[in-house]
Amino acid sequence: MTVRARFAPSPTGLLHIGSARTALFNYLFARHHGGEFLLRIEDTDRERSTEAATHVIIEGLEWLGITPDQLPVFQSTRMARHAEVARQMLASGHAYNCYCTAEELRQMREQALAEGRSPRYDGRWRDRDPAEAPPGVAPAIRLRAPRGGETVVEDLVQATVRVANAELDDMIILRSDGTPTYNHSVVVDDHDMGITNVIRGDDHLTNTFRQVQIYQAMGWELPRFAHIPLIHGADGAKLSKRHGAVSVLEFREQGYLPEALCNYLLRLGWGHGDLEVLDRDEAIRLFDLDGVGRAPSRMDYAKLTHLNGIYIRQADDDRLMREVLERLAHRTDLALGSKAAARIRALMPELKQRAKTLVELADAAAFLAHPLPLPMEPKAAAVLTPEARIILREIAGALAKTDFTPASIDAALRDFAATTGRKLGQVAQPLRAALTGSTASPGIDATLAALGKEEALARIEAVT
RNA sequence: GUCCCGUUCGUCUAGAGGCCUAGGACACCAGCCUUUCACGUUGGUAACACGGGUUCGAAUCCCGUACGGGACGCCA
Repeated sequence: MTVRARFAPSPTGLLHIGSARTALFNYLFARHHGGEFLLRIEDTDRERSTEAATHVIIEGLEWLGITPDQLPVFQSTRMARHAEVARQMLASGHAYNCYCTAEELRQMREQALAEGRSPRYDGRWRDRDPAEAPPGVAPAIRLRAPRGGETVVEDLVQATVRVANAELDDMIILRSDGTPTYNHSVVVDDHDMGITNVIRGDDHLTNTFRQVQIYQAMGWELPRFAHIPLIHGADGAKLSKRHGAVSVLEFREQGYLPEALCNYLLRLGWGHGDLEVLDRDEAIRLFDLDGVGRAPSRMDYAKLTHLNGIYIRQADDDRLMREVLERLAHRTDLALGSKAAARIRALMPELKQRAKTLVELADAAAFLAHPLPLPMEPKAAAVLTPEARIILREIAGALAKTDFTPASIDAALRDFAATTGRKLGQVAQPLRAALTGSTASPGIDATLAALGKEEALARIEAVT
């Protein structure tokens, strides 16, 4: 049978990093098995669902390169079907009408908790004569769940998980206003969409027992389930804002490359020997559920950042150029003309060796676009001693005679250092300060060459 | 409270009874490279939660304990 997996987020705000990993695993699983990957937006809660949130999800997935094979299914469009199935279950005796009020249920829960019991519906309408129904009260439809025995889930990650049916109550599948509940619509949709593998967060594991009961009541074939552990923050608690970025689009803003984020997310909770860095094709080739761990893992921003550095170094210069220009565009202190752009482009092969995020890359490139006078970092200003300025004037003369290729610059600098009896560092650091306003930059010959003779000499002139 | 799940270096993981004096990666520390900063490279610190079994032999199997997480809505 052809594999069909799906990612089914509810559009209630942002695309969480944990959800993104769930989506990635579903995508990789489907691709690995030559199957299909679908997207279903679970927007049945009209109070919380917004169109903007749906866009955030789609945009986030697109950025990560996790693209569904079909147009997304909106769960809200399928509510009539969900109700239809609920009524079928009513007709077949697998469900019944419950006339309890919200207040009645609240009391039931409180009393159970007070008595140290599990807060469950007591089944008071399960076998009651519908003729006793209070007038004017619209009933909710409840699943007539099996009372004895147990429900078993053969989970591809968690192995066999079982629970006594006595632990489960008769859950509502259709609300009194005729709308379906989550567990019900998920089952109906997964069945109707022909989903073969349900891969989702661990937090759904206990829902699965109830969902299995619906499959059984309808006589539908069960999909294979796989519950992957959640991602936690560095302190082991549920990942939230206070741990740092959690929204996928936030990572984009902070200068992470989608392939780095995917690589990191893949290795979080999944392993394949000693492999750390693997691209999309390799991930598809190697990914399977048996490599997924069972314990929750903690988000480690340092490791993500390290991976990001690797991907930035590998990235295409023109692509990085676009990213940097975009990030520098809002800076009013820069003069981002074609000359500046050309300088950045020229130095990009050097710059990208040193940046771990696109934000760092843009910052490191900014000096190339800065009009004179250059702002000086305190450390750089300290380098420009009176003696250093004298050296700079002499070097400027030597440099002016070269054709300004990195090789000729390097030769001129070395020659100057040798003939004046100085170390290269004594020559390079004042130059770096004058040229960049900083004490850290790419190699001085490449920096000079990228700046061009005219600009470079002007910058030296400006400080001497 | 009840039910379900989990537990290998600080973190992510390798490990399917002997290959483990437990391997890799990030982070950290020290050295090398070097015109700065990175990169790279060499080395180092650092873990099988605890207690019982089973076995000739257990990180690996079983049972408890502790700790952690998840779920218990007419939310999804």
